[in-house]
Amino acid sequence: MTSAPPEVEGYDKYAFEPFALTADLAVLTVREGRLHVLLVERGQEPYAGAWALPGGFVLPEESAEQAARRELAEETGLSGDTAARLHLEQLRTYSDPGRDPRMRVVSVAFTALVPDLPEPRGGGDAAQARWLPYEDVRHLAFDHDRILADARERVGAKLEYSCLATAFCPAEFTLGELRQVYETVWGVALDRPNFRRKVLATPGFVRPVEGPPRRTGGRGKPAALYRAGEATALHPPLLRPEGRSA
Amino acid sequence: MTSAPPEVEGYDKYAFEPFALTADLAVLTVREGRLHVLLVERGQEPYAGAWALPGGFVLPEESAEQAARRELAEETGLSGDTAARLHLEQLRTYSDPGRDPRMRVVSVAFTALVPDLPEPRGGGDAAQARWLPYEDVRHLAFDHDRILADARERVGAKLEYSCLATAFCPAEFTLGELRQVYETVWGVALDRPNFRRKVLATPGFVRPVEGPPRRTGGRGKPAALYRAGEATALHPPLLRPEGRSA
DNA sequence: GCCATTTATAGTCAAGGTGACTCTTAAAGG
DNA sequence: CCTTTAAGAGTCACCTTGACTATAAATGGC
Repeated sequence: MTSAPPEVEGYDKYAFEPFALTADLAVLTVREGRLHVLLVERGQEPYAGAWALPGGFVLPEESAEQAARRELAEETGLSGDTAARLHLEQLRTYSDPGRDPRMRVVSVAFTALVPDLPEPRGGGDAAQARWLPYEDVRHLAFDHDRILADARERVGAKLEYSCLATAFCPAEFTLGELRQVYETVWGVALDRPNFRRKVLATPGFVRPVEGPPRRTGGRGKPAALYRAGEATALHPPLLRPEGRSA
Repeated sequence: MTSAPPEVEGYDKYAFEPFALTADLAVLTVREGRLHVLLVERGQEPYAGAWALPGGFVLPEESAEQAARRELAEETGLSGDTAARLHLEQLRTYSDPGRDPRMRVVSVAFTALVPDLPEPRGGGDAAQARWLPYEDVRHLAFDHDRILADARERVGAKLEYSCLATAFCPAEFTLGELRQVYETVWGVALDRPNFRRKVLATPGFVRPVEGPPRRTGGRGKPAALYRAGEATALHPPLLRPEGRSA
């Protein structure tokens, strides 16, 4: 129906049980071949002492995405400029009544993919912030377990048909590092030569770095360096071996 | 940051400028080879007289999805049971400050794909409801132009890697009707034999109807009837000819 | 210093999917 | 009765893909 409830129709904004809006973030990274999530320890009730996704209330003059960027910068110690440029994607909105015991809180969840960053300083308040391995994460506050699971599934699916994987890598990376992103998120081993062939055959996925400055330091033969290309979509997609999609 | 604004921290829910939450629906169908959208004419300010997506306020004890189903049933005259079973997908949340001149309204948008339904009766109030061709729709109320464009893009992308196209078809349909869904949404012509081969080669996409009851009434040779299968994902995907993805 | 190990990169080959196309069948319409 | 329209069967060349082999260039252990 198009009509507003009587309270709103009459513009009495305050007579109605109010909603609060939060922005929560599933910030993912790949560290030592494992998927990690940025979590904060709650300093106050409800769920004091529990781990939770970083996030907070959307202020009256902000959009949910602006709030997410602001919270992300505050939590991770990223410069506001870095946070402003970050790839941030709206995941889903969680609106079940009762998901927050205090009042009706609706959360717009975002996903961010970042390269391996230094350990975050805790946020402004008492809460500490840490990277934790995805597999070890359990019993987050509120419905954040569900949000995190949704984020992981979405990211896994997006790797198939977008160039998003480069967001997990630093500015310059090797194809081996890029491949490890896929292997970590999907939890499968990929054939090295085939992966290479596929990535290089997709125009705009990666761009070779000028001159042959190669990265050494690992075990084997030094690898050529690449930067993320200008493409965002992957046609045709890079499908998971026995994959499923959402 | 994890701490709530002071007003909420102290549990004074009413001291804060309140948010209102709405659920809006982009209900799409294919009619006479064209994509159509279900729209309502607004009966009251703001945007009185303008066309808008159906939708309305989320009630205190509802989730956004429950509100969307309720609104859909009210608007289209569908039975509540039909609406409850309908494929409803959360699209995105729109939270820009100022998107509603009355107050801070955050909208959770949903997409619904339905078969060609009878013309809807108007909703409970004075507003009329109608199917309008997607191409003719312009200048919707609020930011609904943007929501509708996002919905179309999402649906186009989802047809590639999901079995969603059957949602546009009645319970029993021909492969020609299914193909027309793709052609209409993507705006391209598909090769008939190739489309047929691809759909039938995907396990669980469609199931033939028992016995050879064939549909006549159109021009050419009668076609076999199918029902939607149990599969939801399409592996490998059915890619648009020169497609792009989101 | 030598060798096993590890990783990058080049290349091969067969199977399967895809796009373009042809042909036949079965209805409707004038 | 003949044209038109669409369903459905089938063909064929090309390209992608997965599986696999081979070589190059680094590290680490001995």
